[in-house]
Amino acid sequence: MIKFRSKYFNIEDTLFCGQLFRFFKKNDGYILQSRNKACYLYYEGDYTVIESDDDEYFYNYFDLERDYETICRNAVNENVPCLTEAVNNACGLRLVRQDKFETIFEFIISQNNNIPRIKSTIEKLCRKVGEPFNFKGETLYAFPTRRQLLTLSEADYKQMGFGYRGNYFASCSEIVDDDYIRRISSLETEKLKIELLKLKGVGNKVCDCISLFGFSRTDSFPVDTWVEKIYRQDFGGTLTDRKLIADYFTKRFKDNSGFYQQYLFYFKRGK
DNA sequence: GGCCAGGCCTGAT
DNA sequence: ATCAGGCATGGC
Repeated sequence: MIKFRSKYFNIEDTLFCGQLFRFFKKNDGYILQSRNKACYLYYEGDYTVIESDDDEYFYNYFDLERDYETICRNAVNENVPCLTEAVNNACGLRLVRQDKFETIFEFIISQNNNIPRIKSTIEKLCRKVGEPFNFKGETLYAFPTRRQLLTLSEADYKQMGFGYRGNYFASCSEIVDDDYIRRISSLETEKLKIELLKLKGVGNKVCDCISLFGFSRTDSFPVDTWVEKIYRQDFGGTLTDRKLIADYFTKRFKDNSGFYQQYLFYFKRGK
């Protein structure tokens, strides 16, 4: 069990900000899954409690070592009204360190899709071939291993409602294994992205999400439809190419890019 | 019922 | 290098 008190950790903001998809409400808290692990989050008075079978994993997962007070202060010091508002809206949002394998596949599902449907598609996949296990009286299903993904064909994915993304899953599961992950993990961000972009179904935006949420490359600024709106409406931007918009933000915000992006995205999309 | 969603791939210039 | 056009499906 992990128990602490911090203004800079809010369960709802961290879960609902759009970076992760596998969680649900249970009693007064939430069960969250990451690959084949799970934890139960809730408040106890002023304290946040995280119960799991692997404290070390979730301590790292929730990025509890990092000083978010400084990040928030730096964001406010940028003197961008929208960013200040976004930070004040959710200063307890934390960028989690998700499982790399899972993140690659989950964000392939995310493209041109909405969050409720992303969640249900992932859940369907896990129930279909993921390993069941018990946690707090619930039967949960792990995110499939590569071997389990390979038991499914493109047609199987489409039958599960993947749409055209079924093709991407079939292709990527041929390539992405533990060795692949290990190999690209050691690359610097630019080279990492070049590798990820070779995967079918991974374009700039999905690549940036994988880099940020899976590989903790916080000098990434994913630009989707919402962020593009923010760029135009709140930053007065005129570029239309999303790749160039991402370049603009990462040059401006550097290693804080990913944090600021999440505050902004969550604020714009609405709680 | 039409528009949109944490976009990407392909083929034509 | 750039840019339409097409793409599966469900939420709202």
